[in-house]
Amino acid sequence: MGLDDRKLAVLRAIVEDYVATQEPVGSKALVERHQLGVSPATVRNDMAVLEEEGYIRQPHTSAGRVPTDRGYRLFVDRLSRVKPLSPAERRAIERFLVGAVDLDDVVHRTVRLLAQLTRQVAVVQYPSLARSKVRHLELVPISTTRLMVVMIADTGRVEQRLVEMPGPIPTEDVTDLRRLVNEKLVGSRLSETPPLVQALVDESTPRLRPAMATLSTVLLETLVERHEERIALAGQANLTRGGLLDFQGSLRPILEALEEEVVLLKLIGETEPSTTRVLIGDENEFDNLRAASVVSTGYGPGSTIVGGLGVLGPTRMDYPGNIAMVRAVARYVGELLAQN
Amino acid sequence: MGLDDRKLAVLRAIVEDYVATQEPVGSKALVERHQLGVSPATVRNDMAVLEEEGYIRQPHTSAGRVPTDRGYRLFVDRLSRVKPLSPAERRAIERFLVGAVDLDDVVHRTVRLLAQLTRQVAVVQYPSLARSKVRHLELVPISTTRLMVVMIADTGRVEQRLVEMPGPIPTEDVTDLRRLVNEKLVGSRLSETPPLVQALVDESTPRLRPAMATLSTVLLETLVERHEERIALAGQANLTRGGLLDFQGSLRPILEALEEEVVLLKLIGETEPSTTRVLIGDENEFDNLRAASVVSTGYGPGSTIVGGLGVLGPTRMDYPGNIAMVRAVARYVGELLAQN
DNA sequence: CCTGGCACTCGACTGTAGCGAGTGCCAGTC
DNA sequence: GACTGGCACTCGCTACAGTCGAGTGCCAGG
Repeated sequence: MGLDDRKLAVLRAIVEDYVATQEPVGSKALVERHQLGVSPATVRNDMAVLEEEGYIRQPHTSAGRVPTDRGYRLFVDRLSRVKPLSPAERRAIERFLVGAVDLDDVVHRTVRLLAQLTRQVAVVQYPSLARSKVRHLELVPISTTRLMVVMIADTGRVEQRLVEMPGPIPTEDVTDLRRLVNEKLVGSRLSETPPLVQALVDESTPRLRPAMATLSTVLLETLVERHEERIALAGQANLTRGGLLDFQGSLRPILEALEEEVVLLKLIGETEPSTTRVLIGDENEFDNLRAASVVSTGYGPGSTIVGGLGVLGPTRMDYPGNIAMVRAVARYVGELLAQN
Repeated sequence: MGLDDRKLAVLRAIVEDYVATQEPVGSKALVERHQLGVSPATVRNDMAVLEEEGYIRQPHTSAGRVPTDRGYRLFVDRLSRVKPLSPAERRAIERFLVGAVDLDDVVHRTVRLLAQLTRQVAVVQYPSLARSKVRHLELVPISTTRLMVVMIADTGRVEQRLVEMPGPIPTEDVTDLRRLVNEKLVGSRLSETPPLVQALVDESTPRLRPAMATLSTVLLETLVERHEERIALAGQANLTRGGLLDFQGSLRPILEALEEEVVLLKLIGETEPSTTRVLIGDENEFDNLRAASVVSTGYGPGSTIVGGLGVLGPTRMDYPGNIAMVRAVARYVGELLAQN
């Protein structure tokens, strides 16, 4: 598989042209639009090799060539430089963060910004509770037997849940419970709490124990197991860009996938330390998303990562541009979080 | 405009057939499928009248008839009975509410349920803060100059916001502030708070005044003006049902409209006391949604209304069925809220 | 007022033909 | 040995003509 420099240049040119025009690209058009310094016939020979190796394919016998997932992969890995942002884009990113007022606000602005910049579907995961530390736990009596538990995490996330207590709880007990849980849990990572919570129950006075037991169950259940992750989405209308050519005519499977939190989390949540991840076409594990690509990365204050964000679009997308934007946005969001 | 009973029956039959088959319906097919007791020719005459009056139209000269928005309107207002729910649907609604654990949970389950039952896009507005009463306000110190304000409303809604105070605040001050705002505001409707909040500032001791002023600004700003409304959405994949026939081939405008909270709020939020509202085609004010219909209603504990919910789909939708489901779901959600 | 009959319209479908972009291959050239 | 120009070939796309049939409007008669 001798892919010499010119063949790679041809592949790059094919990807770039196809992404730009959305039309299969032929040998003649290629030599006209790129300075390859050879004739169409030569390019055709190169194309034949590229096709044999599975990097491009012909939709029909008499049509031009289109990159395969494998071709995009090679392009992303070896043939493209991350595109520097334009001043306008840079400005847009800077502007979006002024006036962000709390975490919800930051996340919503971020996801809209990302959708607008990349013209793709944008996905932002809220800072993961598992990676957050408890900053404060508040217990608010709602009725004699009901407490509202509010947890504030150091990442700014706030989760609440109603707890039905085994019996009526006097105000002093609430105060005691509040003090105890805060003493024990504040500052610890959510993922490390289970033993701590257990200890809380064990160490409680007999009077508080039943209440503490219920409370601890709910804490573990809600804050560790359930909602846990939360996700914001924007730019779904961008899926209709490019007519019905992308996504082989049906948005259905894509829209379905986007409604599943679990799917989105898998796509953008499982990010290894600070690399930008690119999933092309069927590289991702969901059948519904075989016609889509995902560019994602982690973000967080400083160098830690508390969540993921990214964009989803047709495999025929501007990878260098999108990678640049996803990274830039992640970095800015990280800085913003670090300020709090 | 003499629309005798038979003409109305013909219109009803056209709507029903068209909704079911998605194809223009002709006079012959009509008499075959419905017991109208007259010949196709007669039906044709009736159709001519209906068309003249603007209730139906012909897509092409040689095609059958299709209801117009006006036709659907007449159908909804005078020709249809609300369809009783099937046992399966009833069961689905009942099942969805078991195990709902807090407001977020209720809203999410509701919107998914509604999307699944109606096979349309479902929209649920969180209980409006303007119609909620303050149950508790919590102030949590985040740093020496920062407070997290958490407001819990009687509808279960919890809103929070970070406040940057004018200067460092000692713990005692936080305690005082907390006591003051709670004394003054708990139990009052959010929409009525502005004067109360102002009074709080005026009555503060000089020591607390600057802090209270900042706090009040934020309270008004965040809880009354901004986020205020919140919305959940589900079932967007249902838009692709029925191919590209509905929505004249492009989902674009619809998807765009669905990304605008303001639009959704206008559609389902402005509900008059407990009637079910049906907006057909261009009856709604948004150009993007001229090809869509919306069925919505208010919900709330008992007979009060705290928010709206509804579904959005093609004008060619099963109005009687959707109206029934929207109502049923709203009633169940109301009961659920009343229990808390 | 309803009905059967009839002429008419027009979209959907089919088949044919020509065009042109694009290819693969081959023989010739540097 | 690598590149190139030339050439025959493929095949999707478009235009056009013809047919079919669902559906209509109208009219005369019951």
